[in-house]
Amino acid sequence: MTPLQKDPAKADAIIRAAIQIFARDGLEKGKIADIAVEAGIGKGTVYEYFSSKDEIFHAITETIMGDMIDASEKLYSMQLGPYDKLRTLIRMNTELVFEMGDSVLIMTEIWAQGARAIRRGEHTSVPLSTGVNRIRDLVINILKAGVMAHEFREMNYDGVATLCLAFVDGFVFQFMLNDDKEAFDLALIEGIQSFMKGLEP
Amino acid sequence: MTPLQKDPAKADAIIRAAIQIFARDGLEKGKIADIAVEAGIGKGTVYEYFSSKDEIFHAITETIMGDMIDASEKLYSMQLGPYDKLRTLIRMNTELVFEMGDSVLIMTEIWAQGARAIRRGEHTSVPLSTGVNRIRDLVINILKAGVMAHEFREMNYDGVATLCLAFVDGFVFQFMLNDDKEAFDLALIEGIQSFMKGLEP
DNA sequence: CTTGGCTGACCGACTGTTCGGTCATATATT
DNA sequence: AATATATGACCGAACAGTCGGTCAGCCAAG
Repeated sequence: MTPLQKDPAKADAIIRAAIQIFARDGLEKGKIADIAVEAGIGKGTVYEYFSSKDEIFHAITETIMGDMIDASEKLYSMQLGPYDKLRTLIRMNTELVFEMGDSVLIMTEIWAQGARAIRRGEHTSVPLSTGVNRIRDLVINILKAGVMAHEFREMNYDGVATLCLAFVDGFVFQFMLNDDKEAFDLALIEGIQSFMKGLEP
Repeated sequence: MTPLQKDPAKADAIIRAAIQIFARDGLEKGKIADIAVEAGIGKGTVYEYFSSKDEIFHAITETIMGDMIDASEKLYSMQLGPYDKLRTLIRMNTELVFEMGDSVLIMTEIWAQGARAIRRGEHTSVPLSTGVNRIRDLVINILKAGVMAHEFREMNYDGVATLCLAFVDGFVFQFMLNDDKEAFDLALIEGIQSFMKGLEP
C-alpha cells in the first residue's frame, strides 16, 4: 500500500516469491515463512515491506492486473482494424492468462474473495473490478468502431463485451484442469474463429 | 465417502449448512463450529457423518456437480433438434450456475483446489474433472448430430465444446462481481445469440 | 558511535479433531 | 405393564498443532 522507501527490488522479490508460494499452496495455506525463504530473506523482513498478508494479496492483484491492462492498452493503441484488433486482444489476453500458469490459481481465489467482499457490501477495495472494467471499456470501444466500419453486425455492446471477457476467463478455466498446451492452442484457434464469426454482419 | 447409515437427512443438513458457511467465509476460513451451529447440531456430531473437512468439500462438490449433470442429461434425452438442444443446454446451465448464487464461490475455490491437486500429480480424486467431462461429452454429441443434420457448420469438436463450457463458466465469472440479474439476462441473450451464430453453416 | 535494515525466536490466538461421557430409545425380561 | 439392560447417536470441553505478527537485539555502513 504505502510507497516503500527501502529497496524496491526487495519488495518485488517478495511479490514474486509470494506468487510462487500462494499458487502452490493456496491463499490461506500459503505461509509467510515460506515466502520469506523463497525470497531469500528473513520472515521479519517481509513485514518491513508489507504490513500484513492481506496487503500482499492486494499487491499481487495489482501486479497481475497491471500487466494485463498494460498489454491491452498497448494493443488498443496500435494501428489495426477493429476486427483484427479484437481478435488479437482476445487471443493475447487468453494466452497471457494461460501463461501466467500458476498465478491463475491465485487470481481465481482473489476473484472469489472480491465477490465475497462485494456481497458483504464492501464495494470499495476490489481493485479487480476497476481492472476488469478498464479492459471492458477497451472492448466496447473496439466493438463500436467495428460496427461503425461495418466490420461487425449491430449488437448489444454490453452483452458482447461480457461474452468477450467471459471467453478469456472461461477458456483458461477449462484448461486449469488440463494444461495440455497443444489442445489449448487448437481449441483457442477454433474458439476465436467461432467467436468472431458470431460478430460478422 | 462411506454411505452413512444413521440419519441421511442429517448428513444433508450438514451439507446445506456447510455450503452456507463456506460460501460466506471461504473454504479455509469457514469453521466446522459454525457449520454445526447452522445445522443445529453439536460440533462432534459433524464428525459422525464426515470424517474430515476435506470430506465435506468432496461431498459438496458431488452434490453440486450431480445437480448440473442430472439437468444436462435430462435435457439431452429430450426430443429436440441439435440447434435448440445446444442453445437450451447452454442457457440452462448458465442460469443454473448463476442461480446457485453463493455456491458459485465454493465451486470457484474447489476448482482451484482441483487444479492444484492435478499439478501435484494427483490426477485421481478430482471429481470435478469427471463431472465436467460428462457434460463435455454430451455437448460433443449434440455438435456432431448438428453437423450431421446440417444445422451447424463443420468444426473442430473439441475446440467448440471447450468454447461452449467456457461460455458457461466465463459468463458466470463475469457476474460474480456484479450480480445485477437484469444485466445478466440481457447479456445472456446477446451472448447466446452471438455464440449460436458462430456455429451456423 | 549511531543508524536502521534485517533477523528469527517467541507469543498468543485460532481451529480441526478427538474422546469420554450423557441420554433417548429399543429390546429383553419378569 | 413395568422394569432392567443395551445401544449408539450426540455432544462439547480439551488437546495439539499451526501460523500471522512482534520485538529485542545483531550487524554493516557511514
